[in-house]
Amino acid sequence: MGNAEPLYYRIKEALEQRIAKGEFRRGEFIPCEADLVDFYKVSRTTVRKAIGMLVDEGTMTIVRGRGTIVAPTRLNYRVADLMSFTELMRQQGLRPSAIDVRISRQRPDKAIAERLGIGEEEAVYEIYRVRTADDEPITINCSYIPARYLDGHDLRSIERKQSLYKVLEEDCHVEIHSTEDSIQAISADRTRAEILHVGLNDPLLYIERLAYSKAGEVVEFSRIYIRGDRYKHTITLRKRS
Amino acid sequence: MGNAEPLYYRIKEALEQRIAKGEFRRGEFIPCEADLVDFYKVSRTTVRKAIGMLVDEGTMTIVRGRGTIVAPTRLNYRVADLMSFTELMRQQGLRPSAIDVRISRQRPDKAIAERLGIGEEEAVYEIYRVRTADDEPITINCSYIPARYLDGHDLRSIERKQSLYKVLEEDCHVEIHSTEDSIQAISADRTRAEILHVGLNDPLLYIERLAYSKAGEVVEFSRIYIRGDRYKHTITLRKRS
DNA sequence: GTTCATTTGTCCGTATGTATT
DNA sequence: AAATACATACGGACAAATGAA
Repeated sequence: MGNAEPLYYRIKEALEQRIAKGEFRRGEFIPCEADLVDFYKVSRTTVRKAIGMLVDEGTMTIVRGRGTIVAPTRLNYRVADLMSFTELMRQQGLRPSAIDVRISRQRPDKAIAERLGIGEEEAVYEIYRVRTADDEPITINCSYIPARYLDGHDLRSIERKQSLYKVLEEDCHVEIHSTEDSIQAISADRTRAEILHVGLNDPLLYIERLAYSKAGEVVEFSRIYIRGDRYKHTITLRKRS
Repeated sequence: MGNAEPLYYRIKEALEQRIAKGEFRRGEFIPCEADLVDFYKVSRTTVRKAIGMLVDEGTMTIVRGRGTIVAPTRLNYRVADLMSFTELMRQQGLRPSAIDVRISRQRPDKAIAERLGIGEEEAVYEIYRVRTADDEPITINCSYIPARYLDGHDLRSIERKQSLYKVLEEDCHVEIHSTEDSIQAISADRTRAEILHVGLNDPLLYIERLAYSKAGEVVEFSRIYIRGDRYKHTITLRKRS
């Protein structure tokens, strides 16, 4: 009977709640696996899967031979993973929006076709947006998406919904699974300085992003210019084990 | 006895080899789990663990109900995870080094004590380095590490070994498990412009980094200034599942 | 220095559920 | 509707690390 959430996931959430309620405190050991098995009446496999997720997310740390402890330091709140501009801004208490949205269907130039892994004859959509937070321009965003993902869908929802990834997922059934960002610092040229309300040659973050579907195909290539003075890009990296 | 590597890890490497040899091609399905169980004479648990690692690393993609495919696009080569400056430069075929290394033991100021999660009375080491690639200055790096991690160890090895994380791991037995980077674009002031051989007000990447031990304690806080024209910071993010 | 109890790591086999074709 | 393939879950066994007796 259809409890949608798997058991291990419910156990994981239960453990998170016990941390939130102060029953498990940072830096202290939680009950050993055997005790959790007894407590929740589940198998050790399930307990270990739940704990494994919490470890992956940086909430807990396992010390072999001793036990499992709640990580003493909370990582800077889950900016680790893929998060849209919209989500990021909201998390910081800002009101995200977009102005000057322009969408066109066109042939890609060679550089863009190559990044997307398609031929130059296959059409792409160019989605240009200036994005704002509390009505102040923050980023210039120019995305290229192979037309086959968007053809036949209502593109005006991009303006309404703001989050491109949300439109892709909900309307087009294409889920972005991972992204690859290449980050540089550059100087604002005249055009971009004007758009972003900064001075000529002021520093900008320049990001080239590739977004991949679950199946590993390149869904989006985008060039993003971000005001240096108003934005911090926070990223958590874990050592490969 | 004593094969140090666990079975699932050997299976994982075996699968990687079969990709490298062209037996499994990008975008194509690999044998189903049952067949791999037969082939390698191991349990399904073990096969799934091996595949799970490859999925986490972006090498493979699971499509439920259909099978497991080798990701069609190779992610930009494993810059996903935590990698030291030394490793990063070597990977790009450059010769990393460090000049002007200065190490001192001191009391932290309030900002630094707070980041490290220690009291202002607890001593820290300040490790200042200008790092080069092919003899060209690339970054200014100023790290703060609570003294208790380094006291009693030979700090000159930092100059020799170049990689601070390697010294921490091999000499001090402190392993860096994850880092949290906050990235901004800023303008070079006079001092930093001179050190990095760039013009005044040229764009720099500015990174504030916190490095955590396996136990979740802050081991290092560092401020890093990077030449914008010579460096791309590449990062892969995965969606939380 | 050794032994011992505790705790996590690895591995197996099996059964059943769910998504896709 | 049936076959295939991955997802979840159980329970048991032994290995390896740790800290304390």
